[in-house]
Amino acid sequence: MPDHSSVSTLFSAPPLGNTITVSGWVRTFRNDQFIALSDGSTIRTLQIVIRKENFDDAFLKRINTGTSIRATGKLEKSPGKGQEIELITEELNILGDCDANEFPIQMKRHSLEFLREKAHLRFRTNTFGAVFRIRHHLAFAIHKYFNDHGFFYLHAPVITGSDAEGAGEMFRVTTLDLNNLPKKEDGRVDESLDFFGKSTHLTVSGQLEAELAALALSRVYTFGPTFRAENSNTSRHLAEFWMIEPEVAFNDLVANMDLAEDFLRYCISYALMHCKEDLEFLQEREISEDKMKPVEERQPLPLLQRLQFVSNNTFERLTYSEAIRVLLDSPYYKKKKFKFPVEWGIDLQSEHERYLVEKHFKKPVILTNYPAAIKAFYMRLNEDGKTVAAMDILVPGIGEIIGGSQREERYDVLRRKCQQFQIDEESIWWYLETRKFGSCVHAGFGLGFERLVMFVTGMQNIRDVIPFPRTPQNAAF
RNA sequence: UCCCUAGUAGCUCAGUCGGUUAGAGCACAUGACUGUUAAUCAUGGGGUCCCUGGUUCGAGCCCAGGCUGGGGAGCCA
Repeated sequence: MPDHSSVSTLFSAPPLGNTITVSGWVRTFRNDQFIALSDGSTIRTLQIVIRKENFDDAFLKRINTGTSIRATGKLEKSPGKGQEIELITEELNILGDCDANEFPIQMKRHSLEFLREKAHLRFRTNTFGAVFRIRHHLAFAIHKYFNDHGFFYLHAPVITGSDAEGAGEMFRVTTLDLNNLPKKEDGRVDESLDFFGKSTHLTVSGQLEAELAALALSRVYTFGPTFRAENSNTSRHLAEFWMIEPEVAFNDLVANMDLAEDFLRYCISYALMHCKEDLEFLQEREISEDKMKPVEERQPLPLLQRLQFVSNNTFERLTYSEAIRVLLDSPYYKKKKFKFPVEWGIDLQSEHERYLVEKHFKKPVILTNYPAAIKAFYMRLNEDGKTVAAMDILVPGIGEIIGGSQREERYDVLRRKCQQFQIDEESIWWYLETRKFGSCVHAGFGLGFERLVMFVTGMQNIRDVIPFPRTPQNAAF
């Protein structure tokens, strides 16, 4: 058991009059008398009151922003205005000095770009403390939701031998000496000498493996790291991110949408219930940031209201074909405000998705039944022969947060799709076999965890919702 | 990868038409004050104006190339 109390427990049930010990880091030291102490357990700081005559000047000078200290004393009701309780110090120890001339985190507003370069220290700010506490609660909510709904947590492999997943460029995994590669007679690298005896990569999706398990355990989900070697330089992409992929036997597209919507709304209401103080802080932060932006770039609703709106309202559902019709009928289209053309068969551009979500429906939208040609080979072909049973969930500010589909369970149709997409059947023989032996209707989707954290925290850059972001040309820390 | 944009003190930023010694707030140091809320007040130290080259009597400012950050697009989650 720790020999000190966490700040969050002191606030939730203050043991007034008791002698307690707290440990943490100094946020500010005011008036040579008041320390605002943070231990990260909550966004709140505990006020530590010291009598300066009990300490010499040299000791007091060591109490700076960032210094780690331990204090023991009586917890009392505070006579001052800004806080309800405070600790009247009887004993104060400095655990770790912090040179104020060198410590880059100050008790003032820093830019997120600056803090990104100090990722090892940015946890010590209010903003990142709040973001990472919320990130934890969302991860926990995801496991809780699936556990409560009869799902089994499946650990899909991180190293994969299949290269047919078609979800983007992959990172190669090898133990071969890159400066001295073994070559075959034809001059190509002899992969049979590599660790696994074949070429291997980091996973870009656990979906195919999740399908295999779902066709026995019925309801499974994965939640793990995912890697894409795309040269994507945007505020919404990472080379390493975390993805949640539920897969459910006997679910069709409608059941899949019902699950995805219920799940998303649950996660958001869980955050509202368990992260209120952190969300309120981020909301205030967003409001003050918005004041410096032009009106049209500001958030239409404060953060908490946005989240409440999503958790309380059903999502708009419409087919791809209906969405094209909405776009063609829109004043934006008629005024030629779209840069890209709109016609049936195109892949919707960001500007089209944003129009539907932010201008037209003003709520999360589920688009279904996309043209087969612009979606993955494993999505179930509809009766019309032109579209597949796909669904994308789009949310304001982020765009696509979930992509999923009913899977093609018909052996012959799936083999035909493999041919059309030029996928070597041999490389996914195990996937095809599940369609041969007791195949059934099933469906699933993928949720980008960081995009969910972005939506809930209101953070605008995905690099600020993962502790140490990996992006092209950057794997610092 | 493409388009746009920015880089001035530890941080956030101002710097007029190309002109003498480059400024402010915060932070830091010294002192005053002592129930403060990013404490306050006074004084002080602190600069490779991103780099390289060019134009000019003279460049933080203009031009060319590069580096780094940010925004947007594509790819997607």
